[in-house]
Amino acid sequence: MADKATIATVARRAQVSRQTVSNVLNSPHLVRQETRERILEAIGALGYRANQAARQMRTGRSRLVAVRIEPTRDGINGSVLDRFLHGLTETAAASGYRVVLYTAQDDGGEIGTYEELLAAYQLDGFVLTSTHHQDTRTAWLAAHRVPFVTFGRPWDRRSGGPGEEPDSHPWVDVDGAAGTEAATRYLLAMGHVRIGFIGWPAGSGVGDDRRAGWQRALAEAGQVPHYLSRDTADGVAEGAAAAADLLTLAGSPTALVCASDSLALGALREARPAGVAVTGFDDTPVAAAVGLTSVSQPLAQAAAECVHLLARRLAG
Amino acid sequence: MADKATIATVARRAQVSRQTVSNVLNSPHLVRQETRERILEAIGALGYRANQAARQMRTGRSRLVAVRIEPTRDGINGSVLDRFLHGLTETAAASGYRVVLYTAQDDGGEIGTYEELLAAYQLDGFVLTSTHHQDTRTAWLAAHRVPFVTFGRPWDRRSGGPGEEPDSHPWVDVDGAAGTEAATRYLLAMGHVRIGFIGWPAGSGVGDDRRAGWQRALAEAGQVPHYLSRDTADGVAEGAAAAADLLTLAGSPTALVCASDSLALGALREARPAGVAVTGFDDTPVAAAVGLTSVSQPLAQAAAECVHLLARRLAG
DNA sequence: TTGAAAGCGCTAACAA
DNA sequence: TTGTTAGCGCTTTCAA
Repeated sequence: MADKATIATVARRAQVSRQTVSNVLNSPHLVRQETRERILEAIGALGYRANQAARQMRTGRSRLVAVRIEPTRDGINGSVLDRFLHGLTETAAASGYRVVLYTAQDDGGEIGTYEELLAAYQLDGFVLTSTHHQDTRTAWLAAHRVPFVTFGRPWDRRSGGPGEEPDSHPWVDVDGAAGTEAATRYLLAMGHVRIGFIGWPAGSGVGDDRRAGWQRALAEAGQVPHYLSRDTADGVAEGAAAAADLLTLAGSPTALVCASDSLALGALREARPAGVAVTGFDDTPVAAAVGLTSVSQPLAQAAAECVHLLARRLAG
Repeated sequence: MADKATIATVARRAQVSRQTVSNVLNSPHLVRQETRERILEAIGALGYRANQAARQMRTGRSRLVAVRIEPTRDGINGSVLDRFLHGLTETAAASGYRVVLYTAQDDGGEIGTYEELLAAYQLDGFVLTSTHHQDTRTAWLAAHRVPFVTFGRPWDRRSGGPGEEPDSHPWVDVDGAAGTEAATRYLLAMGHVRIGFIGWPAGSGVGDDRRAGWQRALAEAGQVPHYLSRDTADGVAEGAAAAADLLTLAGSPTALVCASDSLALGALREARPAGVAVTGFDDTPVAAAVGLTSVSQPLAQAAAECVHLLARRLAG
């Protein structure tokens, strides 16, 4: 198999013009069946594959999408991104796209990378993770009409003034509130009466969402136990401290719902000896390893949905 | 800033030919300083960035390297790949390369992906992880003269017959034997006398390597305790079973060196109540979370070295 | 339904 | 030291 089959090679072998070969590839319905078959035979025999760079020069499309790989912070939640990336890569390939990685320190740096990636590589689109309030990335991408999807809902959606584009975009998210609500209900069903919550300070979209689920489940059970809730930064030590604090209360909780596996893992250290139940969030390997009950996110599915939304946007 | 600055736009503004602009970008020493400065000014003012696809058509180089993202198996070791990928992406960007992801089920499927990636995207090179004995991927890449580096040494190097290319290539690896040897020495220094090992069946390069370190340290201490070694598949449950088995021995070990954090985590379940020390391998977040002593790999450094080797190969 | 011409943006080879 | 010519492989436009 000669390594260098071009569209001209194929055309010569199939006794047609280069254009007809191109049509078989891009608009098969324009080509008479007999001709098409002859060309497809030639393509197969020569092991021909369209050169993406040449195609890109004409079409301006690279069939490349980019996603940021974050530094693993405490590492426990790192595997979440890992699983997401894997799903993304697999689904993208099935849709004819390839995934390019980039890193960035902050939103500003990330926007600089967009400029570079768009100008030099003509990236077709972006998948954004870790969306947050006042996310300048989405505004920039929208303003520059760059196709993108976020994994994470838009936390502060603006309606858009008159004649102004609303700052909206396709997104995929996991219902965190539903997760913590289910976890809380489960604990209630197990007979727990005082159920505490350890989460992040108000203002982080994801954290607020997860707290809301716990509140909802307890409100339905006729409780509003604000005094059983603690805010803290994410981390194992922080989770332990918050749990220790809650366990010293007079009416101390018999179960704890946590906003992350990191927090839960810390909480578990304090809670397990006291016979207090703990649930985490993300169902990370760490949780599985220590036998922690945790809310699982359908990451592969979320990734697939991201690709589908982006692909639709790119096709339309 | 007009979005569509090309080399011609820059040339016009700086009153030179397109070729001279190209020279400033690729061979600055050929251009008189005064001219160069004028051109650089124009580039800055116009926000010009070379179009990679056009460049690629002439040079045949994409400035893209590919790496496989593996499905997180039991997930514990998943974060290892994650950290490696992050390092790779960061160093590659610094060297002017971008990282493209792909997935594959097995060596055969991976080779198919090479063909696709090379033909369509003209990938410049590959970074291979998880090398093993009888690795068909390296042979294929070498035969097709595709630049690549492996993270993991070549486990069965052939010398190459007369007139035959030796199957050698640049590689980066972490000295696993040194890691387990250090762990074993540490345990000896702590006063442990009977130190067991839980690893993988002979034949996996990485596993054999790690066992060798344990043996080496004990041999120096005048012991050859083969009866304290166990082979098993990787996994938490497997580690627990192997540990339980070792602990029933007459002269049962007072410490266990494990080939992975998964094994160590399982072993810990059995060993901790018995007061037996355990060390793992990879220093994963799981290990840190449960307070497991573990051998840490300098992954970011290994990734950087992979990029440097590959970049050198691509430049040469 | 098929073919011919033109050109995307860049750089290698050569000429001035 | 700078400029000119040509062409990488493909698809869009238009003609046959």
